[in-house]
Amino acid sequence: MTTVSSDFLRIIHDRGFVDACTDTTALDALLREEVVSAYIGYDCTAPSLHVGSLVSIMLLRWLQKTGHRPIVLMGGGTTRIGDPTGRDDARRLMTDAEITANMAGIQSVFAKYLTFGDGPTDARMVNNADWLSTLSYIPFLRDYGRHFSVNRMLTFDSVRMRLERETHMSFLEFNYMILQAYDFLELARRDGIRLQMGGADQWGNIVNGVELGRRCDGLSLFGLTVPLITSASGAKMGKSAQGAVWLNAEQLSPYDFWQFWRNTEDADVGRFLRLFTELPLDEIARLEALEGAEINEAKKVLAHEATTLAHGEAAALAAAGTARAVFEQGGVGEDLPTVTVSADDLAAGIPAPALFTRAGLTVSNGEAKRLIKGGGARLNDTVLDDITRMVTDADLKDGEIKLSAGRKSHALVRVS
RNA sequence: GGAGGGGUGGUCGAGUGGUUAAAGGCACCGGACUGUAAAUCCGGCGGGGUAACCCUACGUUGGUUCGAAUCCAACCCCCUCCA
Repeated sequence: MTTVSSDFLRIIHDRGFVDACTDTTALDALLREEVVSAYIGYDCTAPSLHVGSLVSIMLLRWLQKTGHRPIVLMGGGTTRIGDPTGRDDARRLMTDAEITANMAGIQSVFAKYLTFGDGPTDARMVNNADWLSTLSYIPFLRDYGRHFSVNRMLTFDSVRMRLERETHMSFLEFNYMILQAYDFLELARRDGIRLQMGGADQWGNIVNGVELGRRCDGLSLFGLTVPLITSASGAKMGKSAQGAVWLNAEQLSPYDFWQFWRNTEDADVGRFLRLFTELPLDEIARLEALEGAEINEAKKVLAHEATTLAHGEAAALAAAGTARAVFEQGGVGEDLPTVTVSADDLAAGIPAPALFTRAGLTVSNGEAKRLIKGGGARLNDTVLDDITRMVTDADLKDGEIKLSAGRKSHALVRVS
C-alpha cells in the first residue's frame, strides 16, 4: 500500500474506505498543502438515502474533520437522464416533481452528518440542474462532445455490460457519463473543486471527469472511490426486516435502524466499526477480538454509534432500551411500532391475521395466515396457532397487546 | 425498410392446447439449532375466504376453442443479421 501522510488519506486508508485513486501521491501532496474541496454526487431516485450511501457520507465527514471542504452534489439534472451504471435495463424516467420531492428528503440526511455554512471548511450543497438544464445542444457538443471518444465510451463497464448482455441502451442513457464528467469540470471552474469521490461503480464516470478537466482547462483533478460494501456472506448490504435500511427516520425508525446494526454478521463487525463509526482504531481492534457471544457487545457498540450519528444519542439510547426490554427481558419497549385500534373494533373482536396486517407485521391477510400456520406468530408471547382466532379486549395486558412475527419483529396494539 | 429470434411471477429461467398460480435456482419470510451471528436442515413464498371456493397473472388488444402462457391477427418493445 502506498504510504500517505495527509490526515485525510491516512485515516481513510486505515479504516478501509479506499478502493481506488487516480493519483494517490499527488492527491496526498495536495491535501497537505491546502484546503481541498471534494464532492460526491447523489441521484434523487428515492426519498431518502440508505446504508449503501453511508460509506460515502462517512467519507465526506472525515474529509471535513480533517480540515477540508465537502460538497454534496444533488443530481437534480442527471436524475432526469438516469444512470445506467450497474443496471441492465433503463431506469423509469422520473418526473420533475418526484425528483424535487426526493431531493428534499435526501438533503435532510446530510444535515446530520456534515456542518453546512459559509466558512472555508463548511459543507455546501449544489444541484447540477442549475447548469445542466440550461445547456445548449450544439455549443455543448462542439465544446465538450469532441473530447469524448465513442470507441472508449463503449469500453466502460456501464456500457459494455449492456452490449455484452445484448440489452437495450438508449442514447439518453449513453449521455449520462458525459454529463457527469461535465459536472466535475463545472464544479472545478466554479469553486475550484479538485476531487470527486464515489462508489467503486462510479470509477469510469469519475475518470471521465478527471480527463475532461485536463483536456479542456489543463486542470489536475483527482478521483477516489470507496469499495462496494457487501456483508461477509456475500449479500449486498442494506436489508432490514422492514426492507431497505433508510437513513431518514420517516422511512425507517431509529429502533429498526439500531436493530439492523445489532444484527450484523460476526465477520463484519470490525470492518463496519471502522467504516460506520468514528471510534479509535485500537478500541475497534479490542471489540472485534471478542469471541463467541461476547461479540454481541461489539455489535451493540456499533449499533449505538451508528444510530447516534444518524438519529442522535437520545434515539440510540431509546432503541437500546427497547431492544433490551424485548430481547433480554421478553417484555415490551416504547420504540416498538404501535398501531391503535378503536375500542369498539376491539370489543367486537378483530381476526388475528387482520390485526397482524394492520400492525404492519405482514403485508396481507394471506401472509399473516401463513405466518400463523408456520408457527411464527405470537400474541402476548404465546404462540398463536389458530388462524380464526379473534383478538378482543380480553387480550389486553396493561392496556396493550404485543404481537410478534418471528423472534425479531414485534408490534404493540393500543386502544384509542 | 427486409429476414430471423424474443418479451413468463421480486429476479434469473423452464414451460408450446387441459391435473399450470405456472418446474428449478436466487432473493425474501417463518421454524429448528444458536449468541437477536454465520453455516446447515425443514416449511412457506399473487390476492380474498374458517373452508368449499372465488378473483387476478405469462408485452398490449382482439380472435379461435368446451378449454390458451401455449394457436391466430394486429399493435408495442428488445436482440441479431441484411439493405
